[in-house]
Amino acid sequence: MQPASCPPANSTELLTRAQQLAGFTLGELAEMANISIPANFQRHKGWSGQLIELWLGAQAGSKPQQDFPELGIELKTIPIDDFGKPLETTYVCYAHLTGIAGIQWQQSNVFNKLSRVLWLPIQGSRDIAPAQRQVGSAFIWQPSTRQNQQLQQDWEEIMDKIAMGEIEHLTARHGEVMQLRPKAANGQVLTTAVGADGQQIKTRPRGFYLKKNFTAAILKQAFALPPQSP
DNA sequence: CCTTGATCATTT
DNA sequence: AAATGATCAAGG
Repeated sequence: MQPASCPPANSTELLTRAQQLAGFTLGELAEMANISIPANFQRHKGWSGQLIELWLGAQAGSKPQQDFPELGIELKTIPIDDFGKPLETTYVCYAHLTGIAGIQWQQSNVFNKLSRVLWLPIQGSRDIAPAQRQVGSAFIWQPSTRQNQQLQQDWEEIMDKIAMGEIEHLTARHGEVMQLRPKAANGQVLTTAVGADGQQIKTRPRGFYLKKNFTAAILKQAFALPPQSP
């Protein structure tokens, strides 16, 4: 068993590849891929995601698009506890803070990224060493009508405040299922945004994140037992 | 600096 | 304990 050498041809192949990783530990997958394993993630926060990208044949990179553009599918690993509940929020994409007037939800990066997602749960409790963390069962998700509405509502509220020059009043407390939070290498990084009087200001870069309540519902739905036949 | 991969660490 | 705000690494 070894990492994929090319991108999957279709979504079925992608899902099959992902599901074949179930039950392996990150340490086993790293060893088979000839990659060194960090003792912790303090300085390797994106390690799991990049390891899985390698295994699934994602054309690695930091391009602002889906991981599998031909399939229209985004890959997200998600750390879960012993009860299958998410341990962290889920990063969606970078948030542009200027030139956003007139952008519609259906044309947004968030909508595009979340239109189809391959979720891969991975044990994430800090008392389990990275090498020992087990990969769970992957599944492909598309937002339901209601989930799309929840996302759209949060997105529109947040984007409206950004456009109105209220970025400095926007906190992670805004949004029911999705929030805006800092996203940068450190607090010294600054980008341009719109100020209260429409002038240009400098502020910390931000990104969109899915809150745990939202991803917990996705996981619950995916792993709910189907109705039993009598 | 922008954007990806996220988790860490401090505050509530 | 949970949530918010801050941070680490790498490619472009």
